[in-house]
Amino acid sequence: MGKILDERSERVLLAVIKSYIENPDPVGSRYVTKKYDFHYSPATIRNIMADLEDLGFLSQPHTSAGRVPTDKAYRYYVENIIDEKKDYKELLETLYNKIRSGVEDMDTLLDETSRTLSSISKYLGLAVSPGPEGSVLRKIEFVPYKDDRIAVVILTDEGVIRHKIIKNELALNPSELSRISNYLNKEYKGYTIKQIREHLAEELRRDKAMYDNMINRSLSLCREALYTYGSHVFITGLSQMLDLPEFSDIERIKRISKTIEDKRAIITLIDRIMDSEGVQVIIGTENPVSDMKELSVIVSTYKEKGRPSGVIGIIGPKRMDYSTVISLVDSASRILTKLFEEGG
Amino acid sequence: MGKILDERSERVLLAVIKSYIENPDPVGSRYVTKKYDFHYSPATIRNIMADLEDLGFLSQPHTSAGRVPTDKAYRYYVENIIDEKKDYKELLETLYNKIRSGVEDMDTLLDETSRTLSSISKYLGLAVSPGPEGSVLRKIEFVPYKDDRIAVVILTDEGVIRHKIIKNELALNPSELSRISNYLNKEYKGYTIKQIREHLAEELRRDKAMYDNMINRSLSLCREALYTYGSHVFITGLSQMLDLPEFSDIERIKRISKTIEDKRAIITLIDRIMDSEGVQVIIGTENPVSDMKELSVIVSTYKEKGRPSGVIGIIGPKRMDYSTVISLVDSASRILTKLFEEGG
DNA sequence: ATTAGCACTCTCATGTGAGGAGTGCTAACG
DNA sequence: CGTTAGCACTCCTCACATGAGAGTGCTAAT
Repeated sequence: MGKILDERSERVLLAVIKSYIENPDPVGSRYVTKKYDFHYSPATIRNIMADLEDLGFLSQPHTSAGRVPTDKAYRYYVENIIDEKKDYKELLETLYNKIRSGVEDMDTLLDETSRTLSSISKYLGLAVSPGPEGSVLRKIEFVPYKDDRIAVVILTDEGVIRHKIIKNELALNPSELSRISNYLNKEYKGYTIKQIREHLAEELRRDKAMYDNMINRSLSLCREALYTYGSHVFITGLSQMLDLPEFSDIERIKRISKTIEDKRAIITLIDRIMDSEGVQVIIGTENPVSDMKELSVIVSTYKEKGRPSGVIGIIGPKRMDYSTVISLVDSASRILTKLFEEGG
Repeated sequence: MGKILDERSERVLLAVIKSYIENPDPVGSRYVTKKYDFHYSPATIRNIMADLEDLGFLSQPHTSAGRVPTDKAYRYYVENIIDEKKDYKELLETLYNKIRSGVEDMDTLLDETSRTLSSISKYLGLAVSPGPEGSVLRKIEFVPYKDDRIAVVILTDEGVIRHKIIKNELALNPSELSRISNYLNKEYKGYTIKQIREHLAEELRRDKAMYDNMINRSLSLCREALYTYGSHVFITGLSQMLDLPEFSDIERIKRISKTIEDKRAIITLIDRIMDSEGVQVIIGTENPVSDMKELSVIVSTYKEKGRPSGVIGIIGPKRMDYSTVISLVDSASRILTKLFEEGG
């Protein structure tokens, strides 16, 4: 959407949006003139607002109420008006130190990040760990557990640790397991989980004949180990966000808590985003997830070795402080990316 | 609280409670006579209800409304009236199969259990993994990770797997790490995490002098590895529970979502419970956690080797179907316990 | 001891009307 | 011609009143 509004209309639109973000009441013409110091009369502003309504930027809850920004208005705002980049020095420090000192694994770190984002923004913090495409295997270990069980531990370059218990159906003994570990590490280190899965599928199809040799055992064990590997989703801060006045509607709260519980919807949403660079803004009805059409989502990928691996972001009401939130998410993703550069 | 009510009063109390559980409207005398087929007139019932109110079992929202059961009434109900034990065959099967086939680790299993409890009861499902006192070390492994990092993997008899990344400050090489793993496994297998922690603290205090021998390295590494070991709490099903009419109050919803987010409060609550046998019922104000005073909590410990290790349960409104929920929680905890018996 | 009768209380839904905020339109103004 | 004052109009909100209904407590009769 280009910058199709003239200077004056844009200023009015901006005033309405800012006012509405500050306080979710429909904005009247008189209020705009006073609060934002226009040298026009309310009548003039009314004309402009009527035009903006015709263009689809504003709407009225009812005839004699003020105006409210539409999704289109927020979109315009985000694309054409926002400029100021706030810098989150303290955030940077907090997160940065947390990790450098604590030496946590990826999931803990992401949970922490989500909480930080939430507590600063007062909205929902979101963090998604790298999925199979974004996770590069560093090490896989098979540890004998109970009699017929094996614990598999998977370590990735990104710092994700995953574990799983699988059955020891072939009754492999510890030294065999250790040999398998070695073999797989040598063979697959440096490949993404997805690549490995695909390669495994192919190998296993080809070598079906020689069922019980060591390589084949390794491969099928590995396949089972990687089978459930997927993104983890961290969403935090619901109780805090409920303090906002727009969440005095119970049906809305229900929809939101449903959204939070349905991690799969989030993951499919995130998958669409992984291709694009930088901070992404999804406003209201732009969101394919139906229960999120009254929310806005600000996300950004964080990178490992220049390749986007996971996503962090903020979920809040459409009426959110976009400029702050956008730079917040941007800062946070840069911090994570930077951490990987030096920590890797 | 003994059975201090006469037969007739008890029947009336039961009627009020049942009616209120079905439908959260104050219960009137006329309604009781009709619905529950008493051969007394409303006036008589009124007298009885007035007595019950004097005794603290019922209360009136306002003068000319019907009566509502108090916490004391629910308590009496739970202790003296409930008898029917429902059997959750299907639940048993579902959970049972899930585990036997899937071979999951404890945390996954508990999350699953919590979800199952929630989806059957329509309330919140709760599950808490064994804490340091209830977890018996089966195996601890140190896996070299990145240059200066070690991944620690802890396996317990209960099926809990935990991992953690720690710094390799002493620059131990792989074979040293493996020696340390072996040493610790030999030394500490079969002890609870708590016991090990205590023993470590003592050992390290005593051997402070000989700082850099192998044993001491092992011990301090181990201490760091076990430092963060704690219970995990799984609470699920909020959006579902919000459908109940009593949660049309937003302040209440906020309190509940705060409760869910504050895992520590839950853990301290659970700690108090671990000592007791069987299903425990905490009704409303009996709960020390202030944000849970309008809820009831039904919990039971599950056991491993006859020793209670963790807790599962259901959190719901005080007006809950106690008899169903109690037997549900009871069944579930038996299933888990049974699984450990054979699976261990 | 139980019950019918009755006055009383309180809530809740409904309706009404004043007040207010904001609009759109028109006509006048610079 | 853009801008503005004026004004009628719309619609929401809130306070208040009102009546129906549900349920009570009390008393007197059974």
